[in-house]
Amino acid sequence: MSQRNTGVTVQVVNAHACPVREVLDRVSGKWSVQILVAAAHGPIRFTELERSIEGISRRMLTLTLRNLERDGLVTRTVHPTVPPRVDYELTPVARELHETLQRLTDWAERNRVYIAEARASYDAEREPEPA
Amino acid sequence: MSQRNTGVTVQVVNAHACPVREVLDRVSGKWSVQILVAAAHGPIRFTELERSIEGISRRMLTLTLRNLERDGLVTRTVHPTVPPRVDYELTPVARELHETLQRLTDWAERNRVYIAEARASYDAEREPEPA
DNA sequence: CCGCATCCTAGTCGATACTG
DNA sequence: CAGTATCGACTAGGATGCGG
Repeated sequence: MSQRNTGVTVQVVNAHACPVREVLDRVSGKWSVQILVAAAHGPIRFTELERSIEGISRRMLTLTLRNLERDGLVTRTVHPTVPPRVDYELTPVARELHETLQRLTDWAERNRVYIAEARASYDAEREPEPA
Repeated sequence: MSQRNTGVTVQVVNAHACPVREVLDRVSGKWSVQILVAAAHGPIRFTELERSIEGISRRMLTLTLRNLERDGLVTRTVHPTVPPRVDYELTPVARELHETLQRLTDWAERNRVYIAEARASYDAEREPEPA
């Protein structure tokens, strides 16, 4: 696993509608993944999400939920009661996604120390005198 | 798989240094993943990367490569020849990441139609008259 | 060939205040 | 409770030009 590329037959990864970009667009955004994680254990209310995800604003929670709903990753159920109650729940497709995201998280856990050290040594070499 | 959250014991997913965010910060950015994919088959030169990834600017290629290098995901090898030649290669840690990213891509492929349809019907319900 | 510096725009996100 | 509306800060990223 280290054979050289020829330099002539380098494959174009972004041909027209790259699936890599598609998935990232779905998952990108500061809060999408955390919402998916928080909702993974069953239906959850708006305010519960707001409390679960530290630092999120009402605005961003709403916006991100709308996008996830639009992509068919969460369902929104309004209960016509007073006070109002809205439940959000992952769709089966989103549950699949959550599984693979779990693997990504595992990777992060396994290698967080390695990465932190890599950063530290990289920075150390370039900025010996900070002040 | 659908038991209700209690509303009292909702777990906080963003405790202090959420690993979810850590991995996303590493992978986010418009070009990181595509670079990792393009470099997955072995050492690759700067210009080869530039040609492989359609639409990327010199600036972003350089910046993103620097960040990946900083995080210990790619190595940068300068050959002191003329004209200069610089090879980039994935580290073992990045190869692991690439495998899990592959699963994400697979998910995107499997569900791209579902998502496209979800979007279409969502938009159709909210904007019956575009003009 | 490889890369950095500069300028500038467009999108993203947070704070705040107001509604059904 | 569950949003919406408005503003303003910040930043990622594109364009361009120079340099080793």
